[in-house]
Amino acid sequence: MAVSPNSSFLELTIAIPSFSPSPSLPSSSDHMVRDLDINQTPKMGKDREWIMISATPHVNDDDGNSGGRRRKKLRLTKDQSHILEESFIQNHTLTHKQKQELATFLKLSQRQVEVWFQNRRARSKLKHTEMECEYLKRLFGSLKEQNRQLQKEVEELRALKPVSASVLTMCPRCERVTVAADNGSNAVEEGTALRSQSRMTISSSSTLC
DNA sequence: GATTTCAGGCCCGTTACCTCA
DNA sequence: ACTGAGGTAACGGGCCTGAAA
Repeated sequence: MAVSPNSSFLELTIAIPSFSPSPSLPSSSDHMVRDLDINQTPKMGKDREWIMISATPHVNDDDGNSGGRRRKKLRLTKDQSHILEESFIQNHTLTHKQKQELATFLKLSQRQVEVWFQNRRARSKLKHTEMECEYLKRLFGSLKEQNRQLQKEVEELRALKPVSASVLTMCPRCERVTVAADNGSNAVEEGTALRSQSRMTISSSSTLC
């Protein structure tokens, strides 16, 4: 797909079955871009080959609806979508020149190419946000489970020695959970399993053992 | 140099159209 | 045949930025 030798962007070569642009671009792609009568029912093959209804969007003027807003929806062909997608992979934004060349090559208006890229960026961002959301959900789940385990462990420790949780501290040096005993000496409890899962400080007032 | 104006581009939310189950 | 959901092209408005006055 060497559209213009001067453009690094359009030096991109794409091998697409049934798509072979000649150096004199536009005429070679007549098979994929067709202007149809808007009143005809668009034919959609099983492979979802999209058909361009109108390359130049305009207010409908022959259906008695010129006063109202009735868009003519452009349907991109598979090849057009593919090329736009490849361009997007190369660069998420286009320079004016790239946009112009791409528009000419695809027989679309620059505005249409621009809109496609805007929508594509939006879809990309949405997908990213969804992925991030999924990740945070999983993280929340695992933290909840971790919290449950820690609660359980605290309960076990309490059962082992009936002391208030407020006197449990973790030594920052050896990372062992300690119980500040009433007589002043620190008794070290078994907190190894707990610490292996989390470096959580049970009490905010950590002391060295 | 600072301010204002304007054009162009992008993002965002929304609408309208289209297909499919 | 009808309908609702989902995908996406297109629109309009707001914001930002750089250039010109």
